[in-house]
Amino acid sequence: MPFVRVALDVPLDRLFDYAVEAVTAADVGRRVVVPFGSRSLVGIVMAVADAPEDAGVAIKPVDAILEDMPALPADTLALLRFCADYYQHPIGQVVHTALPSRFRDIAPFHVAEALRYVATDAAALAAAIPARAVMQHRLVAMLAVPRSEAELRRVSGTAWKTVQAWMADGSVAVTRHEAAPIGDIVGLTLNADQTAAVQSIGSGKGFGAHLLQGITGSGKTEVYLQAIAAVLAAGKQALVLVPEINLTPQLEGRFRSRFPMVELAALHSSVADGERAAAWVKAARGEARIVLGTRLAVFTPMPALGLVIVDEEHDASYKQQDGLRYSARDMAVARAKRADVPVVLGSATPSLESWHNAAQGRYRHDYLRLRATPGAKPPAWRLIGTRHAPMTDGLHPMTVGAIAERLARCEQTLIFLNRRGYAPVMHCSECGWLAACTRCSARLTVHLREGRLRCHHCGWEERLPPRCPGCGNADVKPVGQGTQRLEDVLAARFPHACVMRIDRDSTRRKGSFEAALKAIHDGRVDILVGTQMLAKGHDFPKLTLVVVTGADSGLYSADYRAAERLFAQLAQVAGRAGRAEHPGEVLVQTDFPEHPLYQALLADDYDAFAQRELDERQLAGFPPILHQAVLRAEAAKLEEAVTFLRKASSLAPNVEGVTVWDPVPATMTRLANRERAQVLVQSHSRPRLQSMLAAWMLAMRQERAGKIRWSLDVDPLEL
DNA sequence: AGCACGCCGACT
DNA sequence: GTCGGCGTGCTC
Repeated sequence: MPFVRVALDVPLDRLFDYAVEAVTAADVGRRVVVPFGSRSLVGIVMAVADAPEDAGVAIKPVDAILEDMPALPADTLALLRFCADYYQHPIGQVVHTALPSRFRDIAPFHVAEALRYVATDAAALAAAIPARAVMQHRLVAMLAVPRSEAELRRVSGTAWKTVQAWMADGSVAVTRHEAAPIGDIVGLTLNADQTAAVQSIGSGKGFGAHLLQGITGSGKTEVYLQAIAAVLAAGKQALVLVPEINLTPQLEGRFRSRFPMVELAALHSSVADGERAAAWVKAARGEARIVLGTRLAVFTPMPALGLVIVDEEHDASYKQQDGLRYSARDMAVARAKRADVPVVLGSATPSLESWHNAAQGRYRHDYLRLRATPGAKPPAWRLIGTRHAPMTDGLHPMTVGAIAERLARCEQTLIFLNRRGYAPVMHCSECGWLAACTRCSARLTVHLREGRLRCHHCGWEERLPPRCPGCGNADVKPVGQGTQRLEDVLAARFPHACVMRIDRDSTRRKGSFEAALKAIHDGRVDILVGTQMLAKGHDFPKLTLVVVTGADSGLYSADYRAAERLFAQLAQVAGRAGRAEHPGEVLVQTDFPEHPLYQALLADDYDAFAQRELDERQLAGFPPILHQAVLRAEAAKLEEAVTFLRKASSLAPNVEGVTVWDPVPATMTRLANRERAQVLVQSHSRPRLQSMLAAWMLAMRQERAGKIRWSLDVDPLEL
């Protein structure tokens, strides 16, 4: 009797063998229902075998092999295996995270196959129709190539009935899905940089990684669209990854209108479960020719994959921060390599990892230095030194003046402050008391309007104390500035202006963000105060001034990636200022106007900044010069976590060239009443690090952790 | 991760 | 006498 090796959603890094009556290689990648202990689980067949792996265990039979969805193809299974090995995560859990959640449900799932209709002899059919039957002639013209039912129905109300009649007499035949011709694609005219980029991507025979570096307005999307058009014309599929922001529907719209004849599968968070599963199935069957989605879409089976695109590749949302801590960007590159197709990583401010890869010649560096719209000017940056300046309520007189100018011209201003709430600290000047969260190692943020103190890390809330809980002094004051306070300050300063605040607090209600965007578009808002929510994507035609304040904390942060993130954020928010007809201006209020980061922004020179950062990381020994992994542990008391990590470290194999550091408390030691510590492992050699981690995790899984929760993070974004 | 099995405290 | 607390161990 044959056996199947099944991946199950359990935290055990192995497969489970089951007996089955009859099985073929075609069942690999299929869903199966199997008994597991006392329960019944859905698993994925990873392999078929003649004998069980372990002769010593009693093998149970499979309950059912489900044939409701396309089996996961071999290349997808191989990618998942690679992912499991790379991130040291149990294979069963990797397989199950990669599937649309709908497939974890035992209930069968069915997606009708896309049927196409085509005339057996279009000329003969046309000849048989009276000349005055205009609709019928139009229908026959369409039927020269295979068409979907939906397309045909669009011709007229009776079109479908006509087609059915023709099918009955054999004039029209039904076929299974076939790659339909993509039709005439009219793209925009490309400038020299864009043309070079499209050619560079297209000329790549087989795998090639391209770092497409171009500022906002340089026309990256148009490069994507034309590279995709070439891939579609060759009958292949394109995979497009986007960050997890609510901008995806806009981009989706642009793709759909450019390729109206092509089926596009959208796989992002605003797509419901069932729809998501259906999109997945269509991609796996090759019916959907473009897959556009967030992180998880990188695992979508695509039999005719021809191109992979990762938009805004530097975006942190590509790295999953719990469970399987994978980087979709890195998996995209790995996938493209395995499929032997080009991959494009696009960004105005590439991650230092990708930039370094390009500098080393592993990626091809394609620059878009020209503006896609002729005549459009980049925003003008101005640094405003605040150190000895006569500031009022956190605003420099020049800033106030610049805002007043915009108000006089009926233009909009955006004030960017990446700190929500009224003030970040509540302080007693008498005894020095600070409002702290009892569950986290963090200060409580003042939310004055609601009269509450809130922890932005764990969600804890309490009433704003009328007097100091330490000494009873009534003079407790909010210190520092958040978006709420800035909103108040501006409203007082410009009483006739409409000031609107946009952050997670002001847009909590469903649809309120969209409503706010509309108000801005309609010109009903003069001054916008907002966090990074406003930094991405949205175009506001009347916005000509961006003011940045409170950004200095990113300059001298303990987190070595803070500067990289700050640069990206500021470059992004600056992109909101100005359109073709109104050149934009960006004012940065800073104590350190001479800082190289600001100077690089001013000079529009990301490469200078990246090179400098890279040199620093070389000196300090940080990624991407070397590679890291972090073992994190959390327990009720810090000491328990540290003790556990000490024991874990003792299990770590001694591998030449791999350093295991001592356990240290995490940056946020206490979070939601749990105390956390970590062990950093690093090496200049990725293979050595990999083999060390594999041996280490094998040893770790023999031990039992007790009440300690632990996880391994390979290529961590934050320490 | 579930879930069962197992061995000690306050209840109808 | 038993309901149930969660420690320990197993899952093809």
